[in-house]
Amino acid sequence: MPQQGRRRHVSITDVAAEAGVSITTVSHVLSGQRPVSAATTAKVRKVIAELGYEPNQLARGLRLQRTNTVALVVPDITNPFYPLIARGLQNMLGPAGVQVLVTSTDADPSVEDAAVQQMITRRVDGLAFAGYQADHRRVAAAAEVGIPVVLLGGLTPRPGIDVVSSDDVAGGEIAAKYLISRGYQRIAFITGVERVGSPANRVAGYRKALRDAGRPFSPSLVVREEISRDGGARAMARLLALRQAPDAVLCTNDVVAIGALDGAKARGLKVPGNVAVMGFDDIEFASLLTPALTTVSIRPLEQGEAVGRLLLERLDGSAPRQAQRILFDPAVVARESA
Amino acid sequence: MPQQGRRRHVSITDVAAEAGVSITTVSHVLSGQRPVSAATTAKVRKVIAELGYEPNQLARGLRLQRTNTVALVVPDITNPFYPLIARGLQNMLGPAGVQVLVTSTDADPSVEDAAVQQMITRRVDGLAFAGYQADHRRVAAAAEVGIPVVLLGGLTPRPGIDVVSSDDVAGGEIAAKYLISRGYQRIAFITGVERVGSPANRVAGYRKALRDAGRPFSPSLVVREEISRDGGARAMARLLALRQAPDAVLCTNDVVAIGALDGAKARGLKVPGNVAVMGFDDIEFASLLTPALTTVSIRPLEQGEAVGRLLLERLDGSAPRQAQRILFDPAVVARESA
DNA sequence: CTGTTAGCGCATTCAG
DNA sequence: CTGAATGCGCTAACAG
Repeated sequence: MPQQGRRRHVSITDVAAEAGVSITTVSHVLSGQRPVSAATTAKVRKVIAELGYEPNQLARGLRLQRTNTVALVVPDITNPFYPLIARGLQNMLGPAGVQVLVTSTDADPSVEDAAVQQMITRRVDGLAFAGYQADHRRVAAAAEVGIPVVLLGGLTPRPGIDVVSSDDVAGGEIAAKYLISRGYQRIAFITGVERVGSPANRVAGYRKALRDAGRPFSPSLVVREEISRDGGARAMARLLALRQAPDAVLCTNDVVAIGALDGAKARGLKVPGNVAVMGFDDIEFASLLTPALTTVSIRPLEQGEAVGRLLLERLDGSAPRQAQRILFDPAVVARESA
Repeated sequence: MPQQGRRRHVSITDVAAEAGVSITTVSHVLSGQRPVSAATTAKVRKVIAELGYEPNQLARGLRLQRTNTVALVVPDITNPFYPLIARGLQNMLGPAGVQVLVTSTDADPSVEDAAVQQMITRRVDGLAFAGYQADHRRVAAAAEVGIPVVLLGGLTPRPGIDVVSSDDVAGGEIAAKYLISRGYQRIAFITGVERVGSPANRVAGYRKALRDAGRPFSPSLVVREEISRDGGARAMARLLALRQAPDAVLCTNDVVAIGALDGAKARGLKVPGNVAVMGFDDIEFASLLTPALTTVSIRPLEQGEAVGRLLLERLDGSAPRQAQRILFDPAVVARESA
């Protein structure tokens, strides 16, 4: 009967004692690091099975200086973009036996700091960091202490640190060009408060497209808000209250775009009839909205896999000493909202 | 300049040496477990800061027999239901300094087994397990070895194991009752292949509602498919091919319902005009679909928090020895699709 | 108020 | 082919 279960974990010592061999031998039948006679191997295996021995990865990690664990630090795991990253990561790392420690930070710099610090103390073998903050002393600290770091989303690249991202400047550019080609005249941009990372790069691309098209850039049309559904709604409200309201709104991601849709609906406006709305990310549900969201696809699963690959290379030392930078080409996905 | 960073982690020994005290003293200025003079405290703190010392949680865990880590094993982190669970878990556990190891299993029993086994070897302090498999010997193994386990989603309760779930029988019942009250005659149910857990319980509730209403139960109307968007589409196709097709379809979760919507659309059918569709979970995007999805809300964030609370209680020993079972009342969220 | 020592569980020299 | 001994970094008796 399933007992209270205070049965202690069995250790390698228990196995050795029961099998009448040394712990060294037990260790070696497990690792195959050196030959062990067939007879002892059999006996040891038998005892292991009987006792239900599970090697303690903590002890192993302490000894080997390797935890087979990587950290994934993201703003919000609830944003559908990040579970895909997590999945991609796991796809690459799982087969290698490495597990993923996930933390949401709400993009709060102090929380981000604390999370990264936690991960350092846990001696993770690698760190995938997605954040919006400009100054990541703590991330740098992780890198300095020898933990391979890969930055997700175009944070200002730091020397020696790998980056995986969509090409956000290009993304902002093709998105704006698409809207221009559709005949929209006053194109606004809802972005985050920080002036770095993907959001900033997308704005940069947007400005470039305007410039190339000979359009004026109006600072009042880029509004900075919290990157969330609510933030998108608030930003949209602000834009619609402008004397010269925009006829199209680019949003820094799909979740924000959904908020913008909320905002337009709250004012009784039709999308794209009265205002067009366009997002970034192409989360799975973008196609299911009404109107179906026009957006920019950035292949999150593949990004997650790329992060995993990079981390793996750093772990087994097969990576070039130089930092790598993997950029994914964005593509406009034209649907109904713009 | 940010170096190659092979700088070794500094250990408590380094700090002690540099500060000219014993490691015991360093340990105690950190833990406050015993008084240390103001002078030494100051000196030690200074050295800690200078050297950038970060206590090694691995060593600490080995010594303390506690990792401050819990595992979250779910079918698919990409299903929006689970990130909310993860978030709720973190909400409760983060402040206590415990981190969450997340794994997706695709509901594959062998993957589930491997994941749980991994978690045991990592000596996680707790395990939150959401799966559909009937037989979880491995989960039982975790419990037996003293790891507090909480089952998510009404898997057959096991003696001594906590459960957090929505009340799925009640959920299935109110959903079916709702459809009956709306006048639907032939109500189908798309569920998973396994005959256990939330999906099975929801079907049970559905059958109860039919029985209470004096309706016949038709086995051909419950179709078993993979629980995914594609599975939902396939199941819907099968239902629509029936000689007597249903006029309403209950789906075991919203993702499946979205697939069912896909399936209806593929046949050129209108929802709810030709077939009504109803889901479970009330994922955030349910309200944004067209038609907006009628579904059953089960409060995932709160469930995640409940799991965290339960785990925390087990960790600090404040929990009753008896297993707890927390059921969340489901509620129909009437929208457009049914 | 502080230091010495043992041991958590394991991999790995070094010695047979 | 096998063992004994060491140490990864830390906490907690035990002993001043």
